[in-house]
Amino acid sequence: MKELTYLPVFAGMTEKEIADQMIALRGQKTFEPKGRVLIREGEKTDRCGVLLSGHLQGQQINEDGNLSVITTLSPGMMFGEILIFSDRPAPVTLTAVTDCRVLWLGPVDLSRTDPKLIGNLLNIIGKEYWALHRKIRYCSIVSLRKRILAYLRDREKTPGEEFTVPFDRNGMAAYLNADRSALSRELSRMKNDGLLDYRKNRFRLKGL
Amino acid sequence: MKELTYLPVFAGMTEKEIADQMIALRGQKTFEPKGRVLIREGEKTDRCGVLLSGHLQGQQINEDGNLSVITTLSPGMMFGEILIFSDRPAPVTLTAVTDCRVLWLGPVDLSRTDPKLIGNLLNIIGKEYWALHRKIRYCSIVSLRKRILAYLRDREKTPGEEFTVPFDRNGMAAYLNADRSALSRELSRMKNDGLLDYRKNRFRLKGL
DNA sequence: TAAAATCGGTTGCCATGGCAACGGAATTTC
DNA sequence: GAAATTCCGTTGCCATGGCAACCGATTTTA
Repeated sequence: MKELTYLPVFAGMTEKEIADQMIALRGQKTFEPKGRVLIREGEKTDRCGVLLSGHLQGQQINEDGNLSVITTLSPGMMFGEILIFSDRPAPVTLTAVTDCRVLWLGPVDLSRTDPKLIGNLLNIIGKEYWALHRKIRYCSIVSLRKRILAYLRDREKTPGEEFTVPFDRNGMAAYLNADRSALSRELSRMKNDGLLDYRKNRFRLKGL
Repeated sequence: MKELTYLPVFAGMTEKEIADQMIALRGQKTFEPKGRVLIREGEKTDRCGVLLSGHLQGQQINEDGNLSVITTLSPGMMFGEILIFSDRPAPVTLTAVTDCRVLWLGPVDLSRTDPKLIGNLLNIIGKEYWALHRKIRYCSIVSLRKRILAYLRDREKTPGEEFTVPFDRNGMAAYLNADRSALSRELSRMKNDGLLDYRKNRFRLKGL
């Protein structure tokens, strides 16, 4: 129960308040093995979830059959929290890329929900909204090199320091809407041009 | 005041309830001339708005200097409703493409806001979220022709019938992340191949 | 520990589509 | 109603990057 205190959904709430909401929202922890699909694109759901441990990925498959990775979720993050308030089906398929533990919440009755929790939800929704816009911004950059740079610059916490990306090459390519080999090629060119260094998913941007 | 009754934000609310909320949320109608920027990318705001008449467009400019159109807003639609609950700055610049009338709302105090209105807001947010995902799906289609088709198919209400797109060519190209001339070229090719017919922003998809 | 599968880099080929430039039609402005 | 501006189609050029195919390294499975 203690671990819930640190979740963004419950931010600013006392243990008692959390416990109450856990009952009101029918909180339920589950184990989800690697590869399991938590939400399938096109399906409706009245529950949302909080990722307690492990990693999830939100994916779309377009008519080309191409996979596009929309988001990666790490512990503490939520999913489905927007869906449950609208009658729309899920826009992405959510898959466990590792074994996960998940806290499910819902259905939600707004008038019986703590305003603090609603505020937290709205905050989280705002974050996710931002993440989508960021992805769209990357999409709209035609030059692959610039696209990669825009993405890496956003990931870089402090200039010049090493950082990681939450993807393997395949995932990174899918997220940036690029071909994996093209991404590899461009990355080595960039390394060659002295723009950056990397090994696996660790990167460091160099100089101006 | 009557016109407010039909706004999605106030759906399911009585005139009395609406009037109350107009006060609580400091509702205020303004006129915004064509070209005016209502929200600028990167700025924070504590107000959101409802478009009463006219047209708005949400745009991003990426480091290439390329313009990308994220959304078009038509009367009844909202903007900024996600921002006001998070501390994040606006991800897009919102511009009036025609003269507009706008109803501004906010700042919003959640605990003093009608749950019905909150429900409506969440519903609207869900819609917008979907619109973003749709745009992302288009982005992820590499072939321009398929991208155009995916978009047009989504716009088509009933198969075989004529429909419009809410853009001029420039806007459509920006929305689909394509070059205007490339879009024109591909459209005429498609017309030539018997896939569709169009004149200006009126389209009709043909055959299978 | 062997076999299988995944992962990442490399390379050649070449179609796609960005870019620039032009021109005519339509719309707006004064 | 003339001038200016916007809008849209067309075309040539050619760099970018998708695609396929291959290989070695690393990781997973049995």
